[in-house]
Amino acid sequence: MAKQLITPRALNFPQWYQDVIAHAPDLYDESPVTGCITFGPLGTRLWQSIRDFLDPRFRAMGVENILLPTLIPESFFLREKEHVEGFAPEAAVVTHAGGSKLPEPYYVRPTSELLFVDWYGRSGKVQSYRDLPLLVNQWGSVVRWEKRPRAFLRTTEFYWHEGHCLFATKEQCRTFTLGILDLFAELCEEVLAIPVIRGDKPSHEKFAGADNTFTIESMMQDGKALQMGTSHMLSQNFLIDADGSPRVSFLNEKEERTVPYYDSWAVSSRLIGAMIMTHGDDDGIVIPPKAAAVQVCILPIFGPDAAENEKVLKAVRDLAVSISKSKTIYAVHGRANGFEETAGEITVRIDARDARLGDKTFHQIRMGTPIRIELGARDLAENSCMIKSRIRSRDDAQKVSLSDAPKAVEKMLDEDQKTLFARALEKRSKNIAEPENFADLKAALEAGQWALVAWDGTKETVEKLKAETSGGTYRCFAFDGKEDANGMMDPVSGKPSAFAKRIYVAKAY
RNA sequence: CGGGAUGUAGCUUAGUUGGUAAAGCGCCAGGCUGGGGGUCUGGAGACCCAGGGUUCGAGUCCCUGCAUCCCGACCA
Repeated sequence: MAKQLITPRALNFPQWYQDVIAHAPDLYDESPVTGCITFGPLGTRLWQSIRDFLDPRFRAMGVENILLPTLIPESFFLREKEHVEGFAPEAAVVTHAGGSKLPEPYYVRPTSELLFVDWYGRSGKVQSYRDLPLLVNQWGSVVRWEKRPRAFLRTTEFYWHEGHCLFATKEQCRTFTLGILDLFAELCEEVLAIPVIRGDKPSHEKFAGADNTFTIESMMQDGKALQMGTSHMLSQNFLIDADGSPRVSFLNEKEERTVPYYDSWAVSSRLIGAMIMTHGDDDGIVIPPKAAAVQVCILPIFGPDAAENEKVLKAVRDLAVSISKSKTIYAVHGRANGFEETAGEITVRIDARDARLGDKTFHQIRMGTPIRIELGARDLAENSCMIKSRIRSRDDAQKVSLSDAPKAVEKMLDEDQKTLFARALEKRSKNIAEPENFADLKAALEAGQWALVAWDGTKETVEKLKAETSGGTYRCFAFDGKEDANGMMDPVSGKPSAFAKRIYVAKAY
């Protein structure tokens, strides 16, 4: 019985990640396009969970969704020097269409600032201070020809949303941009169970064209950092032509022609990779209950007696209905048939396939389903079922009466969500060093830790750090960081700190 | 884009000094089978990444390309 094994995390983390995603049924497949993956039913639902959390909250903040073209005229792109330098090297360009060469090439959007700005200027959307703020967002995908793709973490085409908003004042812009970052943090911490550090990106790590980039950063299980989301203060960049004339402007209360302030913000399907790298174990992926597409999978145990099996299946369906609080059960015909599902407050799936329990169990483990419930004829005779958690030892199985099951499930989901967050937080807090010299800093990064250090703010130091620690980078100044760096020495250069706060250093994805 | 590795059935792999391919898992049919991937019997399934070349003959040797993975550079 040659089992398909997953390389243990401790042995080789990148290989573990590869194995885990490869063995997760329905998660993804490779595609015929370089660097692109196909999101399977599971991967797609995970992205959908993220959308389902964010979209209504965007709306509650007053943001409207719009949809812009996938293609951007090259001339648009060339207007912004800093922007084009940042994105042109990784842009895909369409030169032919309709059977002939295009008079002007189109860039496949790597990000849509230029189209948003064009849109703002059309039909007199922004003429008065009364027209502001203008809050819009787009759900879609973008293409960036990255040199080194990794499934979910950095794919050539990836799914995201991009919010692009205009404000009358810089202060309003800043407040909103930070508010969005808080929403992203809430998504990560409350739904994905991933603790984040909110902060400012150092200037050399900013978005190409931003005045400030705010970030949320997380620590993966191997100690590497991953940027989970960003919001940018673009200020008046993109809104003023090279010749100084505004592309978008309005009359303020004092009848002065004024250029608004602009921000943009995004999280992407990379978060799926983040979730896997944060919570996965050596058995496969682990999905936090609130992010899971299916919280509970019920596994009927069938025996040789067909009539008995019918009774079991009926009990299983009743249980699914009572747990999910939704009466509709429908068959799922995706990659494999034989599944039924009910969607309510809790999504419950039934694995009614004619397969052995062990197979079904393993299937759910590899999919990271938070809870499994086993129910066979013997349980039915006792009016009970067995409830098992993906993240608890198998000895922790709970035998619960069918009527108590919905409550027990709810409790377990809630506890497991908290446990996953607590584990990740503990991992992070144990692994942030505060080295005072370069040797200790190197040792910390080598050991898979982050370091909180003073920084002299120079480019030379950035390069030295990177070169001598095989890839250490300056991640961010945490918003809640103490202002204790004045007078401290930069451990890399030995020069005094240029900032009031220390900065996080880590190797990153 | 540089360095390294790999590319044989759906998956993981075996293919000896070149002679048109093997196994386990999975899949299908049927038994026995209840709690982390059980077991027995029978069966379907690959022209060996692509394109050239050497050869009477290539999965096996040579060249080129492509893809994937690892390391690095790049990366909102």
